[in-house]
Amino acid sequence: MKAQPTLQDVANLAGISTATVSRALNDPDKVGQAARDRIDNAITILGYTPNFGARATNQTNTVGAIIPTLSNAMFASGIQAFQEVLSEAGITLLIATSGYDPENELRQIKSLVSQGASGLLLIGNDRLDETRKYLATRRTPHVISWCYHDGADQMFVGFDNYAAAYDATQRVLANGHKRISIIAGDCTSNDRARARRDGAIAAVGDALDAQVVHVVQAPYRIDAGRQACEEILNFANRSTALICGNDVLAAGAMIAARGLNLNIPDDISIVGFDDIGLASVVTPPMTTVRVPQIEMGRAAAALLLNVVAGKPDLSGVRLDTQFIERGSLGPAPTKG
Amino acid sequence: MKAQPTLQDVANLAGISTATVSRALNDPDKVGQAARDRIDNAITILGYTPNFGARATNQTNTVGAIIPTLSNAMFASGIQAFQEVLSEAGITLLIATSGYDPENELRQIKSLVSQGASGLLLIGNDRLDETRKYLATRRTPHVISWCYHDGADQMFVGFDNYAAAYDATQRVLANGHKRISIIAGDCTSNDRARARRDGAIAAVGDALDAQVVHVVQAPYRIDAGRQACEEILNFANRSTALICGNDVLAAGAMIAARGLNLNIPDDISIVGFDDIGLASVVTPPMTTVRVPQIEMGRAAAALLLNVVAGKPDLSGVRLDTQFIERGSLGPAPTKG
DNA sequence: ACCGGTAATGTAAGCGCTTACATTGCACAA
DNA sequence: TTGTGCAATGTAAGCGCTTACATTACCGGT
Repeated sequence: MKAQPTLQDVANLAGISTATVSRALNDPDKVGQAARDRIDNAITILGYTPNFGARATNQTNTVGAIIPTLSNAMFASGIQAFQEVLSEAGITLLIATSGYDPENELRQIKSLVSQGASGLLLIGNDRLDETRKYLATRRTPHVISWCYHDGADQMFVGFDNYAAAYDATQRVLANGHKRISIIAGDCTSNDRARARRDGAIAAVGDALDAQVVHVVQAPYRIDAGRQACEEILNFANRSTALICGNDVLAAGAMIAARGLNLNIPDDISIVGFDDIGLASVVTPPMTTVRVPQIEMGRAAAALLLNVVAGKPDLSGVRLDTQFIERGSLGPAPTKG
Repeated sequence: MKAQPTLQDVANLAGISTATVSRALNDPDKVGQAARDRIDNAITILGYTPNFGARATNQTNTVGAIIPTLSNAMFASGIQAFQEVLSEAGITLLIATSGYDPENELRQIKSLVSQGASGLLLIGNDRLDETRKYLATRRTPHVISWCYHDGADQMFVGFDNYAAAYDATQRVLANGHKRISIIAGDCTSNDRARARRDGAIAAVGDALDAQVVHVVQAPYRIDAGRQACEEILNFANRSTALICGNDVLAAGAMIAARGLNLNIPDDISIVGFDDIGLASVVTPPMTTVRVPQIEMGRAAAALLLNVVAGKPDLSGVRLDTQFIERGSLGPAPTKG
């Protein structure tokens, strides 16, 4: 297998020095028309593409994003927006997934840095001390998203999961629900899941006459949500409302409820989180919390671009979530 | 801003030559214990991470994937599987999106190659001649997925969209439907969408007594599917079955049908494609074609790994789709 | 005819890393 | 004691690219 064509090959073919070829690529104005033509020609003949790794200056035009998973729509449009902004700025996005595993996250971070990422998008704030230290000693620019904390030394572009869950739960309480259960996401190494769960619990706790009946954790999969819901609903003196860690879980819960011949929302109300496409399509449409994914992705990109460019903007961005009330939330059933 | 630490820095701190440090990193057995300790120490102090771009040998441990979009679940689990296999083999995945635009695809390909990708995963077979030529002259290993063609000079790991759509349509016909409409995806630069549409049309054509009433195209978005469906259903002598280019479109169609007070499947049957998570959650559950995403991702990774390793395996892999019959497909309504 | 200026190009050093080859030092057999 | 062999380390060239610093050639002005 012949090696990839190099700058040298192009220069040889064009009968010109490598310096001129390099200039033709990076700053065409500095090169005469004749040379430029010969070079362009040589490039297409050879199918040459510069090898950025080899560039002397260490400016890489690349940033990385490490997200927990590609598998559900949770991050999709945010990342999409992130990448669009970067793309307009001419920089390439490298994506890796951690599978919600902090060890793996660190590995992926190193991998992307090795690959030349000069900035990083990270999700959430749960990570190894080692990771923090690594990021700090290298001074790797990074922004943390999908969550928000004040006055930290980190840059956040996100929203307050706790507050959003608290608020959503209050809306549920306002519908007269007294017995509420929670299907949280897997809270291990996941500050967002934890914050959502805790926000919901706190809201119920702050209400005088309501109680949290069950709190279970389940990975973000439909079948897991379904199973969790079945467990919860199999008790006498059933909960009348379910707060779920995300829409996927809630969708599973809806299936389970239907399987038990419960009407949503007459017998049981179900609330999700994220407002992914699915939420508005199920029957009844799902009440959920809309996360400003696209804005978040854009803002994160803008911020990261700045930081990488050496304009440290430590402000961070806090975005609002929005409670979306749809058919899956209704008044608490009157004692029947 | 201090520059990133280099191998040289580590060597200096450890009081050792760069060669030994490099060896310690790549082949620890070749280095004595004492030296190794000093090096490890220096590395953590400095937060050093190798810069792979600079490696002399051009072996990059990186492959790229260019997919149309991250925004819907269509590619999510396939890519996830793809990346998991790569990850086990110690190689990093770079992802970029093309937005279904061939020009952009070429740009992204070049970008990833520049970034050091030594192999590529591409979706579908519609692309610029220029892109083909580029790939060919560079001999860039690439596998094409989400579709399948025989006897080509390309490596495919995918399934036959045409056949799958043909088959699904036959199932619909078997339910007695005579007037069938099609909501295809946007077929511009999208051979998969085209194949699905054409497969459906052909199946209806091959049936003696059935006809295709409408064929419309819509981008893969719920609202677009909804709107397309509304258009189609507003005609007298309505279609009794809708074949949709994917599940997202079908979900939109279901909303539209409900909006017109039509019962699914009593008044109208709706069939999707892809079997994304959403399909089993809607009401009624959606009949669709399951695409072997995970298998496909895995197989593509395995194949690509081989090819990159210089074992050209030109066989390709053809996977089967599966028709998943659920509640959204029913017998054609008797003339009412 | 001569000069200075400028645009186009070339030369070569250097970026961070790997690796073939050379060197060192030490344990062991004789 | 001497030599051998091998493990550990160092030296330096080279990977594909950029760029500071020459060098060249040609322009118009005098």
